[in-house]
Amino acid sequence: MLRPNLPKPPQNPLNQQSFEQNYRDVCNLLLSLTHSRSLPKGLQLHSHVLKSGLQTIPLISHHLINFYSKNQLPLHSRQIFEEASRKSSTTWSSVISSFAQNELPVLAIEYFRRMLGAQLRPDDHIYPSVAKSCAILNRLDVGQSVHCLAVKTGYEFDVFVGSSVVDMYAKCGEIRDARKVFDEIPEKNVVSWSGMIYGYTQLGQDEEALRLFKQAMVENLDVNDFTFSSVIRVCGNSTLFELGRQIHGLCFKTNFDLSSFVGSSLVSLYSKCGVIEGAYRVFDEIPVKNLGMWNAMLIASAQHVHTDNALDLFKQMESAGMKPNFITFLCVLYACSHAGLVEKGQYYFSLMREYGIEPGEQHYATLVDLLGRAGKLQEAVKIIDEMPIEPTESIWGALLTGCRIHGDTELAASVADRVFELGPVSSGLHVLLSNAYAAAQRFEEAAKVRKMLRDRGVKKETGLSWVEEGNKIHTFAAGDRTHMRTKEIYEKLEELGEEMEKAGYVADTSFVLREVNREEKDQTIRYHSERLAVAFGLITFLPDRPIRIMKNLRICGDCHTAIKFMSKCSGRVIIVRDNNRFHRFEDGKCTCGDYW
DNA sequence: ATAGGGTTAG
Repeated sequence: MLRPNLPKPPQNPLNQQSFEQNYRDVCNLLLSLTHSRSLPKGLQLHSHVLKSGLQTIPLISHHLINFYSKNQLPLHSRQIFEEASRKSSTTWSSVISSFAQNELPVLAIEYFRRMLGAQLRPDDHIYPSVAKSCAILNRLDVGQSVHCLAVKTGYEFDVFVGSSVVDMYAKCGEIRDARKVFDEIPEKNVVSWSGMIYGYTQLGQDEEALRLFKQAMVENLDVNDFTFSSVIRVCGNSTLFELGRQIHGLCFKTNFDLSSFVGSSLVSLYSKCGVIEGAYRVFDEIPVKNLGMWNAMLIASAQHVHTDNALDLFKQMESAGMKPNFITFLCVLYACSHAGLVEKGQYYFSLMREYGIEPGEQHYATLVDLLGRAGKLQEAVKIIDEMPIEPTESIWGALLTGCRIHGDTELAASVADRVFELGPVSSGLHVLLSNAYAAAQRFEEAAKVRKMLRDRGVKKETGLSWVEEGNKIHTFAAGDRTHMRTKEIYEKLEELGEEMEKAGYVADTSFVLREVNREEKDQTIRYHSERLAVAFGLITFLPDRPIRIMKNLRICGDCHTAIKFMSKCSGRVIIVRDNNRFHRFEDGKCTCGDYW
């Protein structure tokens, strides 16, 4: 264990009287230094404390423990704790909190056990730190026994203890227990509510999160930036633009829109809903931008293929002295990958190391994707062979996609062989593997892979497109005839189809995967979900409003061409989000430059 | 006299 470098105790402590004189001043000074996190001054004061022998006073040692905790030096806290002659429950509480706050949850729990072993009764101040440590470690078992102990010692209804236990259960995936504890807190406050709402969002229970938020609004309860950032994230994930905008309005009224946390959620909301201008506006208005804020804006510009902006943002970050983290680099690599910038991507990839960040699985996957799409398949293979981590499914998937685009059937098949040696794979990769064998004319293996898929009962995800209209969401599947305005939608497609053909559009049926005859192919492709959604948008929205469509899968090549013609013939702006980026169609062109 | 709970970005 690392020994923190603390000042040595004095040889001759001063007399009793200066103890008393010093005592109050030192206390107040320590408190204010803790508040302002002024480390050098605190270290000076600490050595003064030792010279005058004040460290024997419990209150002083508590203050010192907290001072070092706030300055992220938990091992200094620990040493003061160990050297303290009398250890009250406050002393234990302070040191355990220092561990919990400073990424030493294992030590926090270890000291908690030691404290119980010393026959000390834990008080209400200690439980939150211990519950937090269990949450960080995802140790439901320990968390449950801590909760039990809190009940036994009569603190289960304390709002601090309760809120931290709610958070612990939510983070350990036991949302029902979290809710039970939440419901039983008699005087819930904004932290209890936010914690519960956040818990639901963590587990993807978006509706429940929104319901709780609505209840808080209806009951006129306190909410704050934590609450807002959680619910805005829900809106972003489900692309509920109208609701998100209304909640943005509420943030504005309450001034929480200036918080960086709320700001990053808002940027992500606007971006995910296809309104990139809104994202920039929010970003510009946040006075103090933290790392999350920069990353949110970076990923937004990457998704919308505003590549120059993205790379410029990165430069601005560097000159503002903001240290990029692994997410920042992921965003920048996405930006390069979406624009096919191979050299730039490689440059940023190597820049990571200079910042002391070890590339993770996702960074490698993006790099392999970038190289693969650019046709540099051998370089991609080299990356995979030489990287220090085990290749994941997304990394293999990226390589297979590259092989498919550049028609390297041999490499694809050999990759498939390699992947199968590693054991069972997910359904998404199965499809790629089966296609790889089929393309290499190895039909037996292809059939075998398809059979494996069938045996496991995995179905391909149904392609869906959806459009928001006010507070309503209209969803379409391919060939869908269930929508109320089906007749008008198909008529619009007919009418548009004629214009498109006059403008030079020819359907490319090679994108239909199923084995059907040619005429049928033509029919299927004409009514892909995104086209129905575009037609709905054309007959629903006023001409100057862009039509925004969300899609769960990648757009097929022919629909991409078709929508270009649709934008030209209708004179409308059409924005389509597929599974990982945005396409903005205008006047017969798409922002992706046909690279996606 | 003193200590404690929840967050953003993929």
